[in-house]
Amino acid sequence: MNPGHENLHRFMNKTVRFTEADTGHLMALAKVVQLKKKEYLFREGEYARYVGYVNKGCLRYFHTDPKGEEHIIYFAQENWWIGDLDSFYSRKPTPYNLQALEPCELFAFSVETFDRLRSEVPAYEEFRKLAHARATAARLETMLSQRRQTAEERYLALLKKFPDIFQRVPQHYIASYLGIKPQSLSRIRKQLSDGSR
Amino acid sequence: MNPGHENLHRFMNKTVRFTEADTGHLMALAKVVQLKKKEYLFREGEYARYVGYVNKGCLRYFHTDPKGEEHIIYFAQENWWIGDLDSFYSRKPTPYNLQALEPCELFAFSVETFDRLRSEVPAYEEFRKLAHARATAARLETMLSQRRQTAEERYLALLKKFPDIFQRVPQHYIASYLGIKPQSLSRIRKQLSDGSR
DNA sequence: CGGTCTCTTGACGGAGTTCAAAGCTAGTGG
DNA sequence: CCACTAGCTTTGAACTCCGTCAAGAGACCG
Repeated sequence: MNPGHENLHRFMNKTVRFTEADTGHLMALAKVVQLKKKEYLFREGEYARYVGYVNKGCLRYFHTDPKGEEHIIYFAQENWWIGDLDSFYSRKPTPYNLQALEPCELFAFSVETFDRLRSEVPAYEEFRKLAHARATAARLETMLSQRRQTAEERYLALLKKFPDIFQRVPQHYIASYLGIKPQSLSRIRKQLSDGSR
Repeated sequence: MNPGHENLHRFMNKTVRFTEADTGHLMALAKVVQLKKKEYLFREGEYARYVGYVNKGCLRYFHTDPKGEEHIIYFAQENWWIGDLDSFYSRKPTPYNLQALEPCELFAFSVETFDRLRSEVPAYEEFRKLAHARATAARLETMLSQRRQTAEERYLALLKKFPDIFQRVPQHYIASYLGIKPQSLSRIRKQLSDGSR
């Protein structure tokens, strides 16, 4: 297997029993997509025609509100599954944007290939079920952390969980992800560095 | 069909093509659960053994944070599906509580019956896929509304979307759902009634 | 090298919290 | 059926966190 396939295989195997043949099937149906920096897999108003696995690179998933403010929901890195399932399955326009922050390589799947996978690779259906449940749980967890933690606590938690994000992503995007303004993040960082000195 | 079955049938048919026989299958596997006011379907730390459809009554789904504060994530009413899928499928303890606010009647399903449904009622698998996608989208929507709207805007939106909730649920629970303290909700209400007079 | 995008810093303001107390309501048991 | 209590709601005052407006410094790219 080439390195990309191997990553995917290892990743799938963490959740369900997945044979190399299963991974072969999956990759046979995948469309390999290269995104340049700042390119979009989809933008709000479009149909999210693909769901994808991130083999290389880093992206942001975000929404633009009526006042024109961007809200970053998550950063996707290697070994993440990305997309808007609601738009994908229901074939309705997505309100979200998925943009590359670096050159990216994705393995993309259309609804049609997804449905073929269901019959051809039963383990995949099982994976999907578990992955969806986990995704919903993760989204809930994020929502709750916004309620009960201060911005500083959320910043420190992010620093702990994804330390590499800070090397890959400009600071004002981090602020947007944390749900605060860039100025506030700057102040929080200053206060933390003052305090530790 | 009895009235409960008919509600369920109508509800399923809104999302996917669902025959009366399908509904029959579903109900044959359901366990009818009655909850008294203040009783729990599950509490944090337990395994969420059931997923359920609310036939009658009203419940709250909430989390208790390390500081002992309760955060209500949603109120479930008639025709809602409820449960913690992550705990349910992955058989790990749930961090959430599901409590009846009134006497309730649920149609409950265990993981085992769920897996039987998959082979016996293909339309159900399709429903589940779509329902999960919508649930995730709804959770995201809630999270974003917390970021970009003030508490007053969220209050007014709730009033518009679920006017009956205010008759069924004490005000401090509404506050918890909105992500604010009861005092703040009281003040918001006062200001709105002063302004409109 | 110039322009745009990003980060920092300061002063002020507003939304919501905290602490505290008092009034109200509904459920319970005698 | 009334009295009592526990829980719910309201109100006030002080405070905190973060947003807004504004300006300047630094970094990156063509």
